Amino acid sequence: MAHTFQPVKRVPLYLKVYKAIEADILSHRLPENTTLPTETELSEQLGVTRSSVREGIRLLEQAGLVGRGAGKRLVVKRPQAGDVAAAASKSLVHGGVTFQEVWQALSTLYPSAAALAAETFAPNQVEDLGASVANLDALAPTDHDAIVRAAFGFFQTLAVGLNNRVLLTMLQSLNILIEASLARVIAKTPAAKQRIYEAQTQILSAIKAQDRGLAEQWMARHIDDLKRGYDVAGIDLSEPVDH
Amino acid sequence: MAHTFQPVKRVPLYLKVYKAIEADILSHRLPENTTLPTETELSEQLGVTRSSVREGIRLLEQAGLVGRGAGKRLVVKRPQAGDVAAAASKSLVHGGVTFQEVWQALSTLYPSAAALAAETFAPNQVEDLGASVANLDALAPTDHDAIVRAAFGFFQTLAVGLNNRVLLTMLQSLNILIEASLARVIAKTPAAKQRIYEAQTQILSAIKAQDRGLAEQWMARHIDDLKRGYDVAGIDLSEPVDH
DNA sequence: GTTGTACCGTTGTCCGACAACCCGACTACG
DNA sequence: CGTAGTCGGGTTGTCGGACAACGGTACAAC
Repeated sequence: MAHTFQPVKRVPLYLKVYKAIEADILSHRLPENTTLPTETELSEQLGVTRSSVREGIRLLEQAGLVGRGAGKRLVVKRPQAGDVAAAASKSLVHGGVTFQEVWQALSTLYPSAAALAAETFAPNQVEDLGASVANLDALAPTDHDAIVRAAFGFFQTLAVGLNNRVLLTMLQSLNILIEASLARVIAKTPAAKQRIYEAQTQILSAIKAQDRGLAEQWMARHIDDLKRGYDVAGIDLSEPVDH
Repeated sequence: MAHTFQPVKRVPLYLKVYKAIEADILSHRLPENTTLPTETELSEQLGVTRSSVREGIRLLEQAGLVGRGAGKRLVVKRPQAGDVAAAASKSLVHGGVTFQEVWQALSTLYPSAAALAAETFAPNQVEDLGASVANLDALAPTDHDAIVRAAFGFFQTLAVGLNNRVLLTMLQSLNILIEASLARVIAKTPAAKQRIYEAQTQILSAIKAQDRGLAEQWMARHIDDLKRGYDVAGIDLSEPVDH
Protein backbone atom coordinates (compact mmCIF):
# COMPACT_ATOMS: atom_id res chain seq x y z
CA MET A 1 0.00 0.00 0.00
CA ALA A 2 1.26 3.46 -0.85
CA HIS A 3 2.22 5.72 2.00
CA THR A 4 -0.17 8.59 2.63
CA PHE A 5 0.59 11.75 4.55
CA GLN A 6 -1.52 13.28 7.24
CA PRO A 7 -2.68 16.78 6.37
CA VAL A 8 -0.58 19.19 8.41
CA LYS A 9 -2.71 20.82 11.04
CA ARG A 10 -2.43 24.51 11.52
CA VAL A 11 -3.95 25.57 14.76
CA PRO A 12 -5.25 29.12 15.16
CA LEU A 13 -4.01 30.93 18.22
CA TYR A 14 -7.44 31.27 19.77
CA LEU A 15 -7.71 27.52 19.71
CA LYS A 16 -4.35 27.15 21.36
CA VAL A 17 -5.46 29.59 24.01
CA TYR A 18 -8.56 27.47 24.56
CA LYS A 19 -6.59 24.23 24.74
CA ALA A 20 -4.02 25.72 27.07
CA ILE A 21 -6.53 26.96 29.61
CA GLU A 22 -8.73 23.90 29.21
CA ALA A 23 -5.77 21.65 29.95
CA ASP A 24 -5.01 23.54 33.14
CA ILE A 25 -8.61 23.31 34.22
CA LEU A 26 -9.09 19.63 33.44
CA SER A 27 -5.87 18.77 35.25
CA HIS A 28 -7.05 20.68 38.30
CA ARG A 29 -4.08 23.00 38.15
CA LEU A 30 -6.88 25.54 38.06
CA PRO A 31 -9.36 24.22 40.63
CA GLU A 32 -13.02 25.08 40.67
CA ASN A 33 -13.86 28.66 41.62
CA THR A 34 -10.44 29.95 40.79
CA THR A 35 -10.57 33.44 39.37
CA LEU A 36 -8.64 33.71 36.15
CA PRO A 37 -6.28 36.63 35.48
CA THR A 38 -7.65 39.57 33.54
CA GLU A 39 -7.74 39.41 29.77
CA THR A 40 -4.79 41.76 29.51
CA GLU A 41 -2.72 39.67 31.88
CA LEU A 42 -3.67 36.50 30.02
CA SER A 43 -2.65 38.06 26.75
CA GLU A 44 0.71 39.01 28.26
CA GLN A 45 1.31 35.58 29.82
CA LEU A 46 0.30 33.69 26.70
CA GLY A 47 2.01 36.07 24.35
CA VAL A 48 -0.99 36.79 22.14
CA THR A 49 -3.31 39.73 21.69
CA ARG A 50 -6.30 40.32 23.81
CA SER A 51 -8.55 39.67 20.80
CA SER A 52 -7.25 36.13 20.50
CA VAL A 53 -7.58 35.60 24.22
CA ARG A 54 -11.16 36.78 24.06
CA GLU A 55 -12.00 34.38 21.24
CA GLY A 56 -10.49 31.56 23.26
CA ILE A 57 -12.53 32.62 26.27
CA ARG A 58 -15.73 32.39 24.22
CA LEU A 59 -14.92 28.76 23.52
CA LEU A 60 -14.29 28.03 27.19
CA GLU A 61 -17.50 29.79 28.04
CA GLN A 62 -19.61 27.79 25.64
CA ALA A 63 -17.93 24.60 26.83
CA GLY A 64 -19.14 25.42 30.33
CA LEU A 65 -15.64 25.43 31.77
CA VAL A 66 -15.69 29.03 32.92
CA GLY A 67 -18.34 31.53 33.83
CA ARG A 68 -18.53 35.10 34.92
CA GLY A 69 -18.33 35.46 38.67
CA ALA A 70 -19.53 38.16 40.97
CA GLY A 71 -17.69 41.07 39.46
CA LYS A 72 -17.03 40.27 35.88
CA ARG A 73 -13.89 38.25 36.30
CA LEU A 74 -13.81 34.78 34.87
CA VAL A 75 -14.21 31.92 37.30
CA VAL A 76 -13.51 28.24 36.74
CA LYS A 77 -16.75 26.28 36.89
CA ARG A 78 -17.64 22.63 36.84
CA PRO A 79 -20.44 21.76 34.50
CA GLN A 80 -23.63 20.83 36.32
CA ALA A 81 -25.66 17.81 35.24
CA GLY A 82 -28.47 20.14 34.25
CA ASP A 83 -26.24 22.18 31.97
CA VAL A 84 -24.87 19.12 30.23
CA ALA A 85 -28.37 17.73 29.80
CA ALA A 86 -29.65 20.99 28.39
CA ALA A 87 -26.81 21.27 25.92
CA ALA A 88 -27.20 17.67 24.80
CA SER A 89 -30.95 18.03 24.36
CA LYS A 90 -30.48 21.14 22.31
CA SER A 91 -28.06 19.38 20.01
CA LEU A 92 -30.32 16.37 19.70
CA VAL A 93 -33.30 18.53 18.83
CA HIS A 94 -31.28 20.35 16.24
CA GLY A 95 -30.07 16.99 14.99
CA GLY A 96 -33.70 16.31 14.17
CA VAL A 97 -34.49 13.40 16.46
CA THR A 98 -38.07 12.20 16.25
CA PHE A 99 -40.63 11.65 18.99
CA GLN A 100 -40.35 7.99 18.19
CA GLU A 101 -36.68 7.99 19.12
CA VAL A 102 -37.22 9.90 22.31
CA TRP A 103 -40.02 7.64 23.45
CA GLN A 104 -38.05 4.55 22.69
CA ALA A 105 -35.22 5.93 24.79
CA LEU A 106 -37.64 6.73 27.59
CA SER A 107 -39.08 3.22 27.52
CA THR A 108 -35.59 1.79 27.55
CA LEU A 109 -34.08 3.86 30.29
CA TYR A 110 -36.77 4.85 32.77
CA PRO A 111 -38.06 1.39 33.71
CA SER A 112 -34.51 0.28 34.50
CA ALA A 113 -34.00 3.47 36.45
CA ALA A 114 -37.13 2.73 38.47
CA ALA A 115 -35.83 -0.75 39.18
CA LEU A 116 -32.58 0.73 40.36
CA ALA A 117 -34.45 3.14 42.58
CA ALA A 118 -36.36 0.27 44.16
CA GLU A 119 -33.04 -1.23 45.06
CA THR A 120 -31.16 1.78 46.30
CA PHE A 121 -33.59 4.38 47.63
CA ALA A 122 -33.31 5.22 51.30
CA PRO A 123 -36.51 5.82 53.30
CA ASN A 124 -36.17 9.59 53.16
CA GLN A 125 -35.81 9.45 49.39
CA VAL A 126 -38.96 7.38 49.15
CA GLU A 127 -40.56 10.07 51.24
CA ASP A 128 -39.47 12.74 48.78
CA LEU A 129 -41.05 10.75 46.00
CA GLY A 130 -44.20 10.41 48.06
CA ALA A 131 -44.27 14.15 48.58
CA SER A 132 -44.05 14.62 44.84
CA VAL A 133 -47.02 12.34 44.27
CA ALA A 134 -49.03 14.01 47.03
CA ASN A 135 -48.20 17.32 45.45
CA LEU A 136 -49.74 16.14 42.21
CA ASP A 137 -52.81 14.78 43.98
CA ALA A 138 -53.54 18.17 45.51
CA LEU A 139 -53.93 19.89 42.15
CA ALA A 140 -57.09 20.76 40.33
CA PRO A 141 -57.56 18.44 37.31
CA THR A 142 -57.79 21.46 35.04
CA ASP A 143 -54.59 23.17 36.07
CA HIS A 144 -52.62 21.62 33.24
CA ASP A 145 -49.41 23.56 33.69
CA ALA A 146 -49.15 22.58 37.32
CA ILE A 147 -49.93 18.96 36.51
CA VAL A 148 -47.14 18.86 33.98
CA ARG A 149 -44.75 20.40 36.48
CA ALA A 150 -45.76 17.93 39.16
CA ALA A 151 -45.50 14.96 36.81
CA PHE A 152 -42.00 15.98 35.85
CA GLY A 153 -41.23 16.67 39.47
CA PHE A 154 -41.75 12.99 40.15
CA PHE A 155 -39.34 12.00 37.40
CA GLN A 156 -36.87 14.62 38.52
CA THR A 157 -36.98 13.46 42.14
CA LEU A 158 -36.46 9.91 41.03
CA ALA A 159 -33.54 10.86 38.79
CA VAL A 160 -31.85 12.95 41.45
CA GLY A 161 -32.39 10.27 44.07
CA LEU A 162 -30.38 7.76 42.10
CA ASN A 163 -27.40 9.81 43.18
CA ASN A 164 -25.65 9.18 39.91
CA ARG A 165 -24.66 12.11 37.75
CA VAL A 166 -24.36 10.07 34.59
CA LEU A 167 -27.86 8.68 34.85
CA LEU A 168 -29.14 12.02 36.06
CA THR A 169 -27.79 13.74 32.98
CA MET A 170 -29.36 11.20 30.67
CA LEU A 171 -32.72 11.20 32.38
CA GLN A 172 -32.81 14.96 32.46
CA SER A 173 -32.04 15.13 28.76
CA LEU A 174 -35.02 12.93 28.08
CA ASN A 175 -37.20 15.06 30.33
CA ILE A 176 -36.22 18.18 28.47
CA LEU A 177 -36.85 16.54 25.14
CA ILE A 178 -40.46 15.67 25.84
CA GLU A 179 -41.44 18.33 28.33
CA ALA A 180 -42.80 20.85 25.84
CA SER A 181 -44.77 18.38 23.79
CA LEU A 182 -46.06 16.46 26.76
CA ALA A 183 -47.48 19.68 28.14
CA ARG A 184 -49.57 20.03 25.00
CA VAL A 185 -50.73 16.43 25.24
CA ILE A 186 -51.78 16.66 28.87
CA ALA A 187 -53.72 19.81 28.18
CA LYS A 188 -55.85 17.82 25.75
CA THR A 189 -56.35 14.70 27.85
CA PRO A 190 -59.21 15.08 30.34
CA ALA A 191 -58.30 12.23 32.66
CA ALA A 192 -54.59 12.98 32.55
CA LYS A 193 -54.17 13.89 36.18
CA GLN A 194 -55.96 10.82 37.43
CA ARG A 195 -54.01 8.44 35.25
CA ILE A 196 -50.66 9.96 36.05
CA TYR A 197 -51.48 9.94 39.73
CA GLU A 198 -52.42 6.27 39.73
CA ALA A 199 -49.35 5.22 37.80
CA GLN A 200 -46.99 7.18 39.96
CA THR A 201 -48.64 5.84 43.08
CA GLN A 202 -48.07 2.30 41.88
CA ILE A 203 -44.45 3.03 41.06
CA LEU A 204 -44.00 4.66 44.42
CA SER A 205 -45.33 1.70 46.36
CA ALA A 206 -43.23 -0.70 44.33
CA ILE A 207 -40.14 1.31 45.17
CA LYS A 208 -41.19 1.50 48.79
CA ALA A 209 -41.56 -2.29 48.80
CA GLN A 210 -38.13 -2.54 47.15
CA ASP A 211 -39.63 -4.65 44.41
CA ARG A 212 -37.39 -4.16 41.38
CA GLY A 213 -39.54 -6.01 38.90
CA LEU A 214 -42.75 -4.33 39.91
CA ALA A 215 -41.24 -0.87 39.79
CA GLU A 216 -39.91 -1.61 36.35
CA GLN A 217 -43.25 -2.90 35.13
CA TRP A 218 -45.26 0.00 36.40
CA MET A 219 -42.83 2.53 35.06
CA ALA A 220 -43.01 0.86 31.67
CA ARG A 221 -46.78 1.07 31.78
CA HIS A 222 -46.65 4.67 32.88
CA ILE A 223 -44.41 5.64 29.97
CA ASP A 224 -46.59 3.68 27.59
CA ASP A 225 -49.65 5.42 28.87
CA LEU A 226 -48.11 8.84 28.42
CA LYS A 227 -47.06 7.88 24.94
CA ARG A 228 -50.56 6.81 24.04
CA GLY A 229 -51.62 10.37 24.66
CA TYR A 230 -49.66 11.35 21.56
CA ASP A 231 -51.69 9.03 19.40
CA VAL A 232 -54.89 10.41 20.88
CA ALA A 233 -53.70 13.96 20.36
CA GLY A 234 -52.89 13.06 16.78
CA ILE A 235 -49.19 13.85 17.02
CA ASP A 236 -47.17 11.99 14.45
CA LEU A 237 -44.40 10.20 16.31
CA SER A 238 -42.20 10.08 13.26
CA GLU A 239 -41.91 13.86 13.23
CA PRO A 240 -38.88 15.65 14.62
CA VAL A 241 -39.16 17.10 18.10
CA ASP A 242 -39.64 20.79 17.51
CA HIS A 243 -38.11 23.72 19.26
CA MET B 1 -44.97 38.92 49.93
CA ALA B 2 -42.81 41.85 48.94
CA HIS B 3 -42.23 42.46 45.30
CA THR B 4 -38.75 41.56 44.08
CA PHE B 5 -37.10 42.78 40.92
CA GLN B 6 -35.32 40.68 38.35
CA PRO B 7 -31.69 41.66 37.87
CA VAL B 8 -31.57 43.70 34.68
CA LYS B 9 -29.85 41.76 31.96
CA ARG B 10 -27.22 43.40 29.81
CA VAL B 11 -26.54 41.28 26.79
CA PRO B 12 -23.15 41.71 25.12
CA LEU B 13 -23.21 42.12 21.37
CA TYR B 14 -21.29 38.95 20.68
CA LEU B 15 -24.00 37.04 22.46
CA LYS B 16 -26.66 38.76 20.41
CA VAL B 17 -24.75 37.80 17.30
CA TYR B 18 -24.69 34.21 18.50
CA LYS B 19 -28.38 34.16 19.30
CA ALA B 20 -29.30 35.79 16.03
CA ILE B 21 -27.45 33.28 13.88
CA GLU B 22 -28.42 30.37 16.10
CA ALA B 23 -32.08 31.30 15.76
CA ASP B 24 -31.81 31.32 11.98
CA ILE B 25 -30.12 27.95 12.01
CA LEU B 26 -32.50 26.26 14.43
CA SER B 27 -35.50 27.54 12.49
CA HIS B 28 -34.03 26.15 9.29
CA ARG B 29 -33.95 29.55 7.67
CA LEU B 30 -30.31 28.59 7.29
CA PRO B 31 -30.46 24.93 6.25
CA GLU B 32 -27.65 22.48 6.69
CA ASN B 33 -24.61 23.01 4.50
CA THR B 34 -25.45 26.64 3.83
CA THR B 35 -22.33 28.74 3.51
CA LEU B 36 -22.49 31.78 5.72
CA PRO B 37 -21.45 35.23 4.45
CA THR B 38 -17.92 36.37 5.16
CA GLU B 39 -17.13 37.91 8.50
CA THR B 40 -16.97 41.38 6.99
CA GLU B 41 -20.38 40.97 5.37
CA LEU B 42 -21.82 39.62 8.60
CA SER B 43 -20.45 42.58 10.50
CA GLU B 44 -22.04 44.93 7.97
CA GLN B 45 -25.41 43.14 8.00
CA LEU B 46 -25.55 42.90 11.76
CA GLY B 47 -24.16 46.35 12.33
CA VAL B 48 -21.33 45.38 14.66
CA THR B 49 -17.59 45.11 14.28
CA ARG B 50 -15.86 42.11 12.93
CA SER B 51 -14.37 41.43 16.36
CA SER B 52 -17.79 40.96 17.87
CA VAL B 53 -18.89 38.81 14.96
CA ARG B 54 -15.84 36.65 15.43
CA GLU B 55 -16.54 36.16 19.13
CA GLY B 56 -20.08 35.15 18.25
CA ILE B 57 -18.77 32.71 15.69
CA ARG B 58 -16.59 31.03 18.31
CA LEU B 59 -19.70 30.33 20.34
CA LEU B 60 -21.49 28.86 17.34
CA GLU B 61 -18.43 26.81 16.58
CA GLN B 62 -18.19 25.32 20.05
CA ALA B 63 -21.92 24.64 20.04
CA GLY B 64 -21.39 22.51 16.94
CA LEU B 65 -23.78 24.58 14.85
CA VAL B 66 -21.23 25.67 12.28
CA GLY B 67 -17.94 24.34 11.03
CA ARG B 68 -15.31 25.28 8.55
CA GLY B 69 -16.06 23.93 5.11
CA ALA B 70 -13.75 23.14 2.25
CA GLY B 71 -12.27 26.56 1.77
CA LYS B 72 -12.39 28.38 5.03
CA ARG B 73 -15.91 29.70 4.84
CA LEU B 74 -18.31 28.83 7.61
CA VAL B 75 -20.87 26.17 6.87
CA VAL B 76 -24.01 25.30 8.81
CA LYS B 77 -23.67 21.84 10.33
CA ARG B 78 -25.94 19.52 12.21
CA PRO B 79 -24.43 18.02 15.29
CA GLN B 80 -23.65 14.33 14.85
CA ALA B 81 -24.46 11.86 17.62
CA GLY B 82 -20.76 11.23 18.07
CA ASP B 83 -20.02 14.91 18.62
CA VAL B 84 -22.78 15.30 21.17
CA ALA B 85 -21.63 12.18 22.98
CA ALA B 86 -18.03 13.36 23.02
CA ALA B 87 -18.98 16.75 24.39
CA ALA B 88 -21.23 15.26 27.04
CA SER B 89 -18.59 12.77 28.14
CA LYS B 90 -16.02 15.50 28.42
CA SER B 91 -18.30 17.53 30.62
CA LEU B 92 -19.14 14.55 32.77
CA VAL B 93 -15.49 13.70 33.25
CA HIS B 94 -14.75 17.25 34.18
CA GLY B 95 -17.74 17.14 36.49
CA GLY B 96 -15.86 14.43 38.33
CA VAL B 97 -18.13 11.43 37.85
CA THR B 98 -16.80 8.25 39.39
CA PHE B 99 -16.30 4.83 37.86
CA GLN B 100 -19.07 3.69 40.13
CA GLU B 101 -21.51 6.05 38.48
CA VAL B 102 -20.46 5.12 34.98
CA TRP B 103 -20.74 1.41 35.68
CA GLN B 104 -24.12 1.79 37.25
CA ALA B 105 -25.27 3.65 34.16
CA LEU B 106 -23.83 0.94 31.95
CA SER B 107 -25.61 -1.76 33.91
CA THR B 108 -28.82 0.19 33.72
CA LEU B 109 -28.81 1.09 30.08
CA TYR B 110 -27.00 -1.59 28.12
CA PRO B 111 -29.06 -4.63 29.15
CA SER B 112 -32.23 -2.82 28.15
CA ALA B 113 -30.57 -1.79 24.93
CA ALA B 114 -29.70 -5.43 24.23
CA ALA B 115 -33.30 -6.41 24.88
CA LEU B 116 -34.43 -3.78 22.44
CA ALA B 117 -31.97 -5.06 19.88
CA ALA B 118 -33.35 -8.57 20.24
CA GLU B 119 -36.73 -7.16 19.38
CA THR B 120 -35.86 -4.87 16.53
CA PHE B 121 -32.71 -6.08 14.76
CA ALA B 122 -33.11 -7.13 11.16
CA PRO B 123 -31.17 -10.16 9.89
CA ASN B 124 -28.48 -8.06 8.25
CA GLN B 125 -27.95 -6.16 11.48
CA VAL B 126 -27.53 -9.43 13.34
CA GLU B 127 -25.00 -10.30 10.67
CA ASP B 128 -23.07 -7.11 11.36
CA LEU B 129 -22.98 -8.01 15.03
CA GLY B 130 -21.78 -11.48 14.14
CA ALA B 131 -19.01 -10.01 12.01
CA SER B 132 -17.94 -7.94 14.99
CA VAL B 133 -17.71 -11.01 17.20
CA ALA B 134 -15.87 -12.97 14.52
CA ASN B 135 -13.49 -10.08 14.20
CA LEU B 136 -12.70 -10.36 17.89
CA ASP B 137 -12.27 -14.10 17.65
CA ALA B 138 -9.62 -13.76 15.00
CA LEU B 139 -7.31 -11.72 17.21
CA ALA B 140 -4.30 -12.90 19.12
CA PRO B 141 -5.05 -13.01 22.88
CA THR B 142 -2.11 -10.73 23.52
CA ASP B 143 -2.99 -7.94 21.14
CA HIS B 144 -4.70 -5.92 23.82
CA ASP B 145 -5.30 -2.76 21.83
CA ALA B 146 -7.04 -4.66 19.07
CA ILE B 147 -9.12 -6.59 21.59
CA VAL B 148 -10.32 -3.38 23.16
CA ARG B 149 -11.19 -1.96 19.78
CA ALA B 150 -13.05 -5.11 18.80
CA ALA B 151 -14.94 -5.26 22.09
CA PHE B 152 -16.08 -1.69 21.67
CA GLY B 153 -16.85 -2.42 18.04
CA PHE B 154 -19.49 -4.84 19.24
CA PHE B 155 -21.07 -2.24 21.51
CA GLN B 156 -20.83 0.35 18.79
CA THR B 157 -22.49 -1.89 16.21
CA LEU B 158 -25.24 -2.68 18.64
CA ALA B 159 -25.78 0.99 19.47
CA VAL B 160 -25.84 2.07 15.84
CA GLY B 161 -28.14 -0.78 14.91
CA LEU B 162 -30.82 0.44 17.28
CA ASN B 163 -31.33 3.17 14.75
CA ASN B 164 -32.12 5.68 17.44
CA ARG B 165 -29.98 8.78 17.74
CA VAL B 166 -30.99 9.47 21.32
CA LEU B 167 -29.98 6.04 22.54
CA LEU B 168 -26.94 6.10 20.30
CA THR B 169 -25.75 9.31 21.87
CA MET B 170 -26.19 7.95 25.37
CA LEU B 171 -24.55 4.62 24.67
CA GLN B 172 -21.64 6.29 22.93
CA SER B 173 -21.13 8.61 25.87
CA LEU B 174 -20.83 5.62 28.14
CA ASN B 175 -18.41 3.96 25.75
CA ILE B 176 -16.19 7.01 25.72
CA LEU B 177 -16.30 7.25 29.49
CA ILE B 178 -14.92 3.79 30.09
CA GLU B 179 -12.87 3.21 26.98
CA ALA B 180 -9.54 4.46 28.31
CA SER B 181 -9.75 2.73 31.66
CA LEU B 182 -11.11 -0.50 30.23
CA ALA B 183 -8.13 -0.68 27.93
CA ARG B 184 -5.88 -0.68 30.97
CA VAL B 185 -7.94 -3.37 32.65
CA ILE B 186 -7.96 -5.67 29.65
CA ALA B 187 -4.23 -5.36 29.28
CA LYS B 188 -3.88 -6.82 32.75
CA THR B 189 -6.43 -9.60 32.45
CA PRO B 190 -4.98 -12.71 30.77
CA ALA B 191 -8.24 -14.40 29.86
CA ALA B 192 -9.91 -11.17 28.75
CA LYS B 193 -10.32 -12.05 25.11
CA GLN B 194 -11.85 -15.43 25.82
CA ARG B 195 -14.34 -14.10 28.34
CA ILE B 196 -15.40 -11.21 26.19
CA TYR B 197 -15.78 -13.49 23.21
CA GLU B 198 -17.99 -15.92 25.07
CA ALA B 199 -20.20 -13.23 26.50
CA GLN B 200 -20.66 -11.46 23.21
CA THR B 201 -21.39 -14.77 21.49
CA GLN B 202 -24.15 -15.46 24.00
CA ILE B 203 -25.60 -12.00 23.55
CA LEU B 204 -25.44 -12.42 19.81
CA SER B 205 -27.29 -15.68 19.76
CA ALA B 206 -29.95 -14.32 22.12
CA ILE B 207 -30.49 -11.40 19.77
CA LYS B 208 -30.55 -13.72 16.81
CA ALA B 209 -33.20 -15.80 18.58
CA GLN B 210 -35.10 -12.58 19.31
CA ASP B 211 -35.16 -13.48 22.99
CA ARG B 212 -35.44 -10.20 24.88
CA GLY B 213 -34.96 -11.61 28.33
CA LEU B 214 -31.98 -13.69 27.44
CA ALA B 215 -30.21 -10.85 25.64
CA GLU B 216 -30.81 -8.65 28.65
CA GLN B 217 -29.46 -11.26 31.05
CA TRP B 218 -26.33 -11.97 29.10
CA MET B 219 -25.57 -8.34 28.57
CA ALA B 220 -25.95 -7.74 32.29
CA ARG B 221 -23.52 -10.56 32.98
CA HIS B 222 -21.12 -9.26 30.39
CA ILE B 223 -21.07 -5.81 31.93
CA ASP B 224 -20.69 -7.32 35.37
CA ASP B 225 -17.79 -9.37 34.21
CA LEU B 226 -16.03 -6.40 32.70
CA LYS B 227 -16.61 -4.51 35.89
CA ARG B 228 -15.09 -7.25 37.94
CA GLY B 229 -11.89 -6.63 36.06
CA TYR B 230 -11.61 -3.32 37.85
CA ASP B 231 -11.64 -4.98 41.22
CA VAL B 232 -8.99 -7.42 40.05
CA ALA B 233 -6.89 -4.60 38.63
CA GLY B 234 -7.24 -2.81 41.93
CA ILE B 235 -8.95 0.26 40.53
CA ASP B 236 -11.00 2.07 43.12
CA LEU B 237 -14.47 2.47 41.68
CA SER B 238 -15.20 5.45 43.88
CA GLU B 239 -12.51 7.48 42.14
CA PRO B 240 -13.30 9.98 39.43
CA VAL B 241 -12.86 8.90 35.85
CA ASP B 242 -9.62 10.47 34.76
CA HIS B 243 -8.73 12.17 31.55
C1' DG C 1 0.03 17.63 -17.81
C1' DT C 2 2.56 19.31 -14.41
C1' DT C 3 4.85 23.25 -12.41
C1' DG C 4 5.54 28.11 -11.58
C1' DT C 5 3.55 32.61 -10.75
C1' DA C 6 0.71 36.23 -9.91
C1' DC C 7 -3.49 37.98 -8.00
C1' DC C 8 -7.56 38.28 -4.96
C1' DG C 9 -10.69 37.30 -1.32
C1' DT C 10 -10.95 35.68 3.41
C1' DT C 11 -9.48 34.53 7.74
C1' DG C 12 -6.25 35.10 11.61
C1' DT C 13 -3.74 38.27 14.30
C1' DC C 14 -2.24 42.52 15.99
C1' DC C 15 -2.57 47.31 17.83
C1' DG C 16 -4.59 51.25 20.01
C1' DA C 17 -8.47 53.53 21.65
C1' DC C 18 -12.57 54.48 24.29
C1' DA C 19 -17.26 53.86 26.44
C1' DA C 20 -19.70 51.20 29.85
C1' DC C 21 -19.49 49.19 33.87
C1' DC C 22 -18.20 47.26 38.76
C1' DC C 23 -16.32 48.29 42.99
C1' DG C 24 -14.17 50.27 46.75
C1' DA C 25 -13.09 54.45 49.18
C1' DC C 26 -14.04 58.63 50.49
C1' DT C 27 -17.09 62.69 51.34
C1' DA C 28 -21.29 65.18 52.47
C1' DC C 29 -25.52 65.42 54.36
C1' DG C 30 -29.52 64.26 57.20
C1' DC D 1 -24.49 56.65 62.59
C1' DG D 2 -26.05 55.62 58.39
C1' DT D 3 -27.37 56.71 53.92
C1' DA D 4 -26.75 58.84 49.65
C1' DG D 5 -23.52 61.28 46.37
C1' DT D 6 -19.07 61.43 44.17
C1' DC D 7 -14.79 60.16 42.49
C1' DG D 8 -11.09 57.22 40.50
C1' DG D 9 -9.03 52.84 39.11
C1' DG D 10 -9.44 48.49 37.11
C1' DT D 11 -11.84 45.41 33.62
C1' DT D 12 -14.69 44.15 30.11
C1' DG D 13 -17.06 45.20 25.78
C1' DT D 14 -16.78 47.40 21.42
C1' DC D 15 -14.77 49.80 17.81
C1' DG D 16 -11.77 50.75 13.65
C1' DG D 17 -7.91 49.97 11.00
C1' DA D 18 -4.01 47.40 9.59
C1' DC D 19 -1.38 43.56 7.76
C1' DA D 20 0.41 38.73 7.29
C1' DA D 21 -0.94 34.03 6.15
C1' DC D 22 -3.41 31.17 3.49
C1' DG D 23 -6.84 29.03 -0.17
C1' DG D 24 -8.41 29.31 -4.66
C1' DT D 25 -8.19 30.53 -9.36
C1' DA D 26 -6.43 31.81 -13.63
C1' DC D 27 -2.88 31.90 -16.74
C1' DA D 28 1.68 31.35 -18.54
C1' DA D 29 5.90 28.34 -19.00
C1' DC D 30 8.25 24.15 -19.29
